[in-house]
Amino acid sequence: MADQDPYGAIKFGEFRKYMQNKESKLKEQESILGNQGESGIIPVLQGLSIHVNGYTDPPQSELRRLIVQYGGDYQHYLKKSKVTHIIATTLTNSKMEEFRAYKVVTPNWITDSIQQGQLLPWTEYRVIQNQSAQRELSFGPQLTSKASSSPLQTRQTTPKAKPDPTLQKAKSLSTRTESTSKPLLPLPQLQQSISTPQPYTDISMPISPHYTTEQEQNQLPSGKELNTALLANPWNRNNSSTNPDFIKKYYQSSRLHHLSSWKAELKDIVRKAKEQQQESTRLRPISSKRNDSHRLVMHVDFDCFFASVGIKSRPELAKLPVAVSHGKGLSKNSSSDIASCNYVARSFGVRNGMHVGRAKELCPNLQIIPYEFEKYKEVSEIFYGILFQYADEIQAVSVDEALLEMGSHITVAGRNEEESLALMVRNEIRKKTGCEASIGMGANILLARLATKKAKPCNHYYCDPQDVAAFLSEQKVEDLPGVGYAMKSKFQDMGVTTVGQLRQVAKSILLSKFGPKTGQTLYDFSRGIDDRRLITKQPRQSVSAEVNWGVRFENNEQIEAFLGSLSSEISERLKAIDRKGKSITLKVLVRAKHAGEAAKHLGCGECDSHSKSVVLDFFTDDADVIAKHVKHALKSFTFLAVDIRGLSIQIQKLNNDADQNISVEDNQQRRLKFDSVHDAVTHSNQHKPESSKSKMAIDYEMYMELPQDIQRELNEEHELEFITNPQQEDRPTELHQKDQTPEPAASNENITPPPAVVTQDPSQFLPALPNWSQLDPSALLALPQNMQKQVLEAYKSSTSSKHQYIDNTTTTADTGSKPISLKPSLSGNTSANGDYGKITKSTSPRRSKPRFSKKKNLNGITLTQLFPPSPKRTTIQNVEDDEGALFLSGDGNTTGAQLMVGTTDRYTMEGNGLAPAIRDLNPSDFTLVNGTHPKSMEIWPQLPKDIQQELLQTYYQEQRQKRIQNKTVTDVQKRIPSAPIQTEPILMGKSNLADVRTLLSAWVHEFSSAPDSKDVQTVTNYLKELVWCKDLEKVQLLLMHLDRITQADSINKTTWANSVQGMKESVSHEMIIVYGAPLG
DNA sequence: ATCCTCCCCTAC
DNA sequence: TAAGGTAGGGGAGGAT
Ligand SMILES: Nc1ccn([C@H]2C[C@H](O)[C@@H](COP(=O)(O)OP(=O)(O)OP(=O)(O)O)O2)c(=O)n1
Ligand SMILES: [Mg+2]
Repeated sequence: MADQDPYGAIKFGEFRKYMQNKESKLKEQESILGNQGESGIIPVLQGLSIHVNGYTDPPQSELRRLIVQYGGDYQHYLKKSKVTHIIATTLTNSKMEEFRAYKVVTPNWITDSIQQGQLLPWTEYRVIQNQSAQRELSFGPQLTSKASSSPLQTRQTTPKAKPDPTLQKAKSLSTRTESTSKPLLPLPQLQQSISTPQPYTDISMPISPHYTTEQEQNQLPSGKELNTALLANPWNRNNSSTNPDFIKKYYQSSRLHHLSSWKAELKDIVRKAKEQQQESTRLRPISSKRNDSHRLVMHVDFDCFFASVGIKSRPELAKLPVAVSHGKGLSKNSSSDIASCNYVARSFGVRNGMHVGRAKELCPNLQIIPYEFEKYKEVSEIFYGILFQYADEIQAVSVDEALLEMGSHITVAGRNEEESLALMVRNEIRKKTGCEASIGMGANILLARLATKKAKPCNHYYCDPQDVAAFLSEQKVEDLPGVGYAMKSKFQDMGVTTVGQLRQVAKSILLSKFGPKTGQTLYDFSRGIDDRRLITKQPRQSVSAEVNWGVRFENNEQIEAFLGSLSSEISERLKAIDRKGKSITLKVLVRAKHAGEAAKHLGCGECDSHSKSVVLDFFTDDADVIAKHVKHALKSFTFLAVDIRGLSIQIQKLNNDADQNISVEDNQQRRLKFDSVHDAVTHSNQHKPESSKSKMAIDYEMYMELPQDIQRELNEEHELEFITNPQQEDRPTELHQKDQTPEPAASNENITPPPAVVTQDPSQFLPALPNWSQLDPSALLALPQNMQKQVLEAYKSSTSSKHQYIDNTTTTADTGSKPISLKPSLSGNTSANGDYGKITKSTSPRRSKPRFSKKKNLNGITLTQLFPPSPKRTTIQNVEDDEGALFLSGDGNTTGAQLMVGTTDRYTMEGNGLAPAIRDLNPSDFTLVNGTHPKSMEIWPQLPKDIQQELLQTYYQEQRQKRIQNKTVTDVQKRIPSAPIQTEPILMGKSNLADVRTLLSAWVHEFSSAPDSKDVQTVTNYLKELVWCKDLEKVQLLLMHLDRITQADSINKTTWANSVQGMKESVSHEMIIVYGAPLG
């Protein structure tokens, strides 16, 4: 259209399509639900558009049913422009912030209205901040007093990952944001009208009634104004991304960058040392494999590392409060970060990561000392030198911190050997570095880390296995490693403060609230269980470079230039470690709509994060290649240049040595087959001096479809210019529909196409291809079919079939630049997070949605009408296929089968009251699905979407099962000849620890009154097998697990204790047979 | 179920 | 002024 923002247009179109698809899909489900309702109801909710957030008392699914039934519009997603009301039971601060502009009401508003047959005033049901959120308001003062009274607990405010309490307070009290509480720039509406159109001016806001009465949100800050003002200051300009030397200078001064690169180096050193050591000890049997009974993990960590090193050369400061920072704190409101402060300063409430200004408020006498990066590195080298002498294994955690396996140092238990060992290490560190380190020890990483916290400062602590329970119970949840700000908030919502309380939370709740892995980890941690080994040799999986400070652009050229520099930077980093990658990701931080100038000087402030990745067909470390792809990725976004606050590039899917070989071979093979083409291309360019590559415009999608060696050739021989087919970028005519995310109008600040926009003309592409005559037919034939087609089409397009070519790119582009990248903007997620004022927000855009069991997805649709079921299987067979068929043990005992029927029914009915009979509608029962791709079925196009989906899933599931079956069959076949290889014992098809645990939990839960003796026998046999396989650790862990889960309240403790005891005795007996010693 | 992408989170 | 980087675990939701 008239504007020059085709990129915006395409994005817009996709956005709409995406949401529309989504909506129609979900709406189908609704009409189903709605039709189920009786007639004669009063549509009290007519005209309302309601979104349900989080956990509600009548559960989400029930509310949804009611809303639809009573004429309301249920919104699965929080779509700003549409939603009129949000249902929620509680509101934490972050949600409060996010929902600022909506009517947030309790579920009772719905139920009461329905009951009374009329819509009641929503204001009566307004959700106000909950208690826990209120409490947080007083966090600041508390922090101060608490910290001063108990220095050992200082970790309770972990350095980073905490929002500035004061900031948080301001937000929740007055719904003011960073911008409004610190208005740097006056923003008269006058200027807005003069300046370019405001794409972010919010059209949706007025539609949704305000949560509060204030007007502020109508005057959103303008990115351009903010930026212009900031960059008008030459000081700022010189220190921002507009300066070409910026990146280098920035990284030189960034403590976090130093920290990260040091860590990478250390991990590398440790890895290499280990490799060498393994080399030299190859002949010796490796004994220290997995003997957890004597495991001793030591966690060593310098006290206030940067500060200690700095104080060493400034002894006069030792007794004063000291902090390391760039800012000298001259200006009284310095937003400079404190990297590290000594314990004197901490007694005032000062913390690592805090801004100097705030710290000075707490401690006016705070002494600021500068960074001395070289010194930190020197001390660190000495430190690791010491560790290498003691440790069986080392995991580098940081410059000043490491985890060690020290089991070999302990000969006899109970002789305090741990303490003297720690003392020895600490003394040596003190002597050789002049700094204090603290040490924590325990039987696993978790306990060691917790012990360090308890030990600090300047001490050590051994968490004796006997004391674990008591020691753990008193810990605060946020002291658990991995629990940071976000999880702490979640716990706060749940009313969980201590690890002891956490232990009382049912595992099912943890799993559903935190996900399978995290839930299990939390469950284990609260019991002192931590199976993780030290990570000592894991190779690097990604390399990235990011800058989220000082990023202020005026136009697109600056962005592209900056991405160029960043690409070079990352290319150098890749080369330095001699690795290449094939996945490139661009991440862009964009100023949140309502955010003004960042709290931190030149910081990114509150941002939305957007990323886009591309997977290449080849490995690369080439700066130009990387730059081209990230620049292209950038164009798939539509941000204003002035709103960009951070940029980063990540390279993933790195080659390891094996890959490199494979890929080289792979390439060579292909190259051989493609020799003639290759030669032709290279040859034709040989006349030209290397330096002046010919320019070539090429459609990006087209390029991506080319074989990898051709891509490489093109990159090496030409200066590529990616273009995009303008036809596919056309702005949809529905543009003016107002409920869409506002699009940037054309303006200088827009990410506009590259200066040289080349219209789609295949002839422009042709010069890159060899002449027809040079194309070796055998080479062409050697290519996979789809590539053949592409090559041929590339040639064809020069003459007749331009059409085809365009069509082709259009479709690939459609799927290639998916609307996924838009999610952040449409979810409208915006909230503060992280530490003192930084932040890329993160109110999770993904609310917990109803999780449908597979069967539930059928939602009452009568599949039978479409497909008469094949001869029905027996119930038991049917059930056998189910995941839940835990204890249908090999001998086919009936108790197991009974149990399973029950379980399945419940599973099926979960939450939606579907009749058990629906089990029989499991699509896998329909022969039509068997082996046939659903899409190849004639009836396919006529099926409702969710049925299609269902069939697809079933199909893929079947395929997978076949694959697995084939595999096991062949595996077995292979294995049989090679006789006596011990296979891993399996319990109901599961072998890994977590799975078996889950099985056991399900078992115990299912038979809470008493176990079936056959099941006990099955489990016992399994444990015995483990004993034979020398997997004693697993035996131990599983028995502990059984101990734990049979002590739950819902369990009949007597019968179960007996059974478990019996199992233990059997295992012990087996131990004596196998090893001559009983269970420890 | 498993894989992939786009996040979020955590730690130093 | 100020230098809010980064690797890796993991979850949600979609595609296959
Ligand atoms: N937000 C943070 C946290 C840490 N660091 C740097 C400075 C620290 O000295 C070093 C080590 O981090 P620690 O978490 O170990 O903190 P300290 O060593 O300073 O204190 P302590 O370990 O005694 O709690 O990392 C930083 O720059 N910024
Ligand atoms: Mg430390």
